[in-house]
Amino acid sequence: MTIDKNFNPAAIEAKWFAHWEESGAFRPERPDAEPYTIVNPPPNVTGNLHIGHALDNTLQDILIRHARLQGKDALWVVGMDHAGIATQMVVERQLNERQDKRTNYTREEFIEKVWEWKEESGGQITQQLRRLGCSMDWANERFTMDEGMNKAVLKVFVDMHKEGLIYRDKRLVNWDPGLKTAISDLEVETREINGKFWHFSYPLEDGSGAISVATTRPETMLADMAVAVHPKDERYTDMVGKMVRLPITGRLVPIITDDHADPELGSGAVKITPGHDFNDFDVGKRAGFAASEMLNMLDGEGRVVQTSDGLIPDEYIGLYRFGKEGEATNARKMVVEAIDALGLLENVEDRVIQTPFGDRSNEVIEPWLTDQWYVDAETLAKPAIDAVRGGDIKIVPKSWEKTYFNWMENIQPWCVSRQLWWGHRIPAWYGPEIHKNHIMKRTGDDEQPYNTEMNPTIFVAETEVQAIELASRAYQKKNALPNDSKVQVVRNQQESFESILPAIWRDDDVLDTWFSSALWPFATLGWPEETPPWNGEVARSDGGVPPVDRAQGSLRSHPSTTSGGPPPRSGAELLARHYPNDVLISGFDILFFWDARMAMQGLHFMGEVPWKTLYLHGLVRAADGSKMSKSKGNTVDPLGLIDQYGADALRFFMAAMESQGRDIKMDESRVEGYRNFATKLWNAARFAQSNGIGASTTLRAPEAKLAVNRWIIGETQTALDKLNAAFEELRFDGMADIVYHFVWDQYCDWYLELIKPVLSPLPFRGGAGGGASQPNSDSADKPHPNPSPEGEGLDVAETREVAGWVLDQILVMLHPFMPFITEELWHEMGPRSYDIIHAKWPEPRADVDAAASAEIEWLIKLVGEVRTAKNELGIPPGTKMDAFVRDASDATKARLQSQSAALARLARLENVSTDDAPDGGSIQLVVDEATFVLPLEGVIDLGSERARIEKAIAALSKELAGLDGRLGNANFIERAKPEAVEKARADHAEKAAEVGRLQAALARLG
RNA sequence: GGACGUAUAGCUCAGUGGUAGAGCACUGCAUUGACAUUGCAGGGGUCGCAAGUUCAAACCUUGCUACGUCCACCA
Repeated sequence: MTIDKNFNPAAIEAKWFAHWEESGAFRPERPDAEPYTIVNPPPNVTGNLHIGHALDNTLQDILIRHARLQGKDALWVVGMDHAGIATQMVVERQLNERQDKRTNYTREEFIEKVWEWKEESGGQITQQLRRLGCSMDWANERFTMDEGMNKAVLKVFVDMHKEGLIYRDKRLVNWDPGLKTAISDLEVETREINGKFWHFSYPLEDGSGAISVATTRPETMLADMAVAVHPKDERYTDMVGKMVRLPITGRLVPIITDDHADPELGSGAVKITPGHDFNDFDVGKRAGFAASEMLNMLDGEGRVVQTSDGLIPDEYIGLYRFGKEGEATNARKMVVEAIDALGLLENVEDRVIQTPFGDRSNEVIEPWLTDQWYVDAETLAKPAIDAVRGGDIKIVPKSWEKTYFNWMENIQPWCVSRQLWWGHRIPAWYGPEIHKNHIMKRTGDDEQPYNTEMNPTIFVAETEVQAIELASRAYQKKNALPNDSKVQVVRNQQESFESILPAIWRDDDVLDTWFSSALWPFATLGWPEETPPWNGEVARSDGGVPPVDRAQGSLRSHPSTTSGGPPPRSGAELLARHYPNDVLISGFDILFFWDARMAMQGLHFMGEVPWKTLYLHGLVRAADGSKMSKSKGNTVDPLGLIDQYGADALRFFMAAMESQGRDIKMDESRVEGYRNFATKLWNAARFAQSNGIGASTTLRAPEAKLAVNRWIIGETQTALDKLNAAFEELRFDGMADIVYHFVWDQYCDWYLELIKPVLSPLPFRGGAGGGASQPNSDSADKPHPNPSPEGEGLDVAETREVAGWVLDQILVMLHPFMPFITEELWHEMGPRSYDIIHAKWPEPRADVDAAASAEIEWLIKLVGEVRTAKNELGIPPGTKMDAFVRDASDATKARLQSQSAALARLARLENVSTDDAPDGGSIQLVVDEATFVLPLEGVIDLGSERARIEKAIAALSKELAGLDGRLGNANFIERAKPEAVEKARADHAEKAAEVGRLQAALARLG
């Protein structure tokens, strides 16, 4: 097999992903290996892959593939989120397009439509994640509304209700009039808008004057229940306790004192509308109003409704709060006009107002008094705070800890009920509160059905049958019903009306989507059941990892991969092995929404943290630094980038740019650069292949004799050590940087160049130089036969072995970042009995050979000096020159001997002689102790060479001056670390000597 | 009002006490044996400002400025 001349990412991506997935490669069974687990943040079923997913999932795949290569039992849980509001909106929008609407259907019918939509067009993102190369456990894909998740959700709700951690309460919620549901604090986004500040004059009832109040929400005055002033505000001392006659409604309300009133603001008096303002609600409670007494003047869509005291004039009923498109008038406008007409409008100021918006609907949030379900987050937060404080959860980067603590320590009750149809329906049933005589009476007559609004009794249970049992027991106990009365399943009031037992009916609301995703780290692993997976299928029945050849003690011998075959995957075992998860990768934007809630629920139900490390990454921003958004039209489609540059390039970009604690600015030229990097690797492999280099057979570094081979083995070990350290610290940018430079600079630019003279000692074109003659080959792709004499045969064999071994290490090290090209080249380089996805992470166990390193570094320096000098003197790079060396040590002489072929090839130094250089113009190069003299034979201007050397002397002198300054400072000598002083002295001596040699060279030039 | 982050080459970013690096861009040179999605060489930065600590500061401390983000009930 020959590697194609051109690297075509698209072809290999499709091929390898299909192969991996079909062969079950993403979930090798390694029951004896150390588990490693990541759960993927379930993307919305409505979602498409955006650039943020590309970052998030690339980072996870790097860790998972790395763990897999390390032989761990790596599990990456994947699934989708039902995304309550978003999904319901999508399906409703589709209905609207057909002049249809949700309310034309029953709840069951509508939900059926959502499921249909989900099956047909939902979850496109799962295909898109595959294009990115994500090695998730696709065979066990989950859904936050699948059967298993539903069981988990029900148990959690019921248990927490029993413990008092979930309760129902009537209070102000953030109500979204667009979506007509309550939402949580986190889903509210405060924005600044240009508004007004209206100053009203409220007349006192006794006619003794008026009190001035100011508001940004004039329409809410229809439900005002008080006017508050600060207790210490002496301006109003006399008025406190008096009554105000409100304009328009004529309602009589008291002037009260409350610390909330700010004497500095407006007149210092503030109108109090407990039913439509969070502050006023608290003031109202302090003033003694019960929640049930607080006046409500709006319906769920933000239209005026009559308050319970019936004081709002009819013409206001039905108007929107502050107008909707197409509305001629609205409550705000009418209220202001009416007050103005009464002469009670004092003035109107322009003012920037902090206004709450629903993050999905973009509607202004209305604080609204309703019954909702709440989670006692404060109680749950405590263990989650301790877990981070005590180090059971490590947050990376650490700077986010403070934000986490700040939020958790001030956490508010979490409103989890949503007035939607799509979601986990709340497992609560209601029954009317009734008494014995009431029942007796009802059993006989045919009165109206129960008033369900009246004090319902709540029964929380996992199933309706259980709820009925609870209800039955409760009523029997409370009402002393005869013990022989039968428990009947009653589904509606009419039915119960005919029975002795009361009807119960289920709560209409569903749970916040985040309620179920908070259980993701353990509910996806089988909790609360201990049986096989929910979907009833045995995980990946089509077989596991192909058998691997363990015979050779080589890369193939993967300790943790045994035979293929269907893996046992019991819930209990899964949970025990994979909980806690190892790391969670998440954007900081969902730290509160998701991460914190997983921490709380995991600790509560599992008694252990959900993950040991929480890694938070930033946002991917547009090239100009702005946030990407569909509405701005500045999004970058990751699939487009994959089409253009390949998935490997995009992934490498994400890794390279992921620096802890920082956002990523999109920079397409860097994606292109990493595509070029992939091409470079591709061509290096082609070169290797065409020179008879193939797959290695050993995990350990091969034995080598040649300095260049000993050097690259040491470099491989060094690069690997650095890479391992970067993985340890989750430094993705560091990982990418290390691999990139090792491959390109060390392996390609130097090593492959340096072994060319060994592998094919060709004569220079048209040159008279030695070397075995090699007939011009017509194909670069053919392996060159080794034409060398006997002794060189061993060198060639060794070099091929080392070059192939290093290339294999590169492919494995690079695989987590660039899975596709590495898998392709892995197989192209030779027959393999297993895929690179299951290879073993490098363990060269090689020592760095100091002597070999020194020799190659010397060689690199000398070659560099020659090239630079030629460049600066305008000598064509291909010009062959002879060299005469002065003051060379024996070691240098030996190196000149052993590296003569490399010097000839890379520096075009034909002969290096230790004889005295002939008189005349020459290039003078100082490398370490030796000076190399390259006669120019009048080719160039002596003045140029003189100038070049003077420039070098000047640069060195500047450094010397700095060192002189330090060494001349007594404080430095006395107080600096001895190593620093020693190093300064050594540097000084070395540079001084080099200046001396350059000056001598200059002198020789005459 | 709190909290956090960022400020380093033209651009995008690394660099956590010993006189600054990468990628892209730029300049010059190179074109039959891996690669122009290339090679070789080069130019380019008083590390936001100020003060302090230190023998020594891009790096530690404090203050300031600019930009960004999150949290918070200012009607």
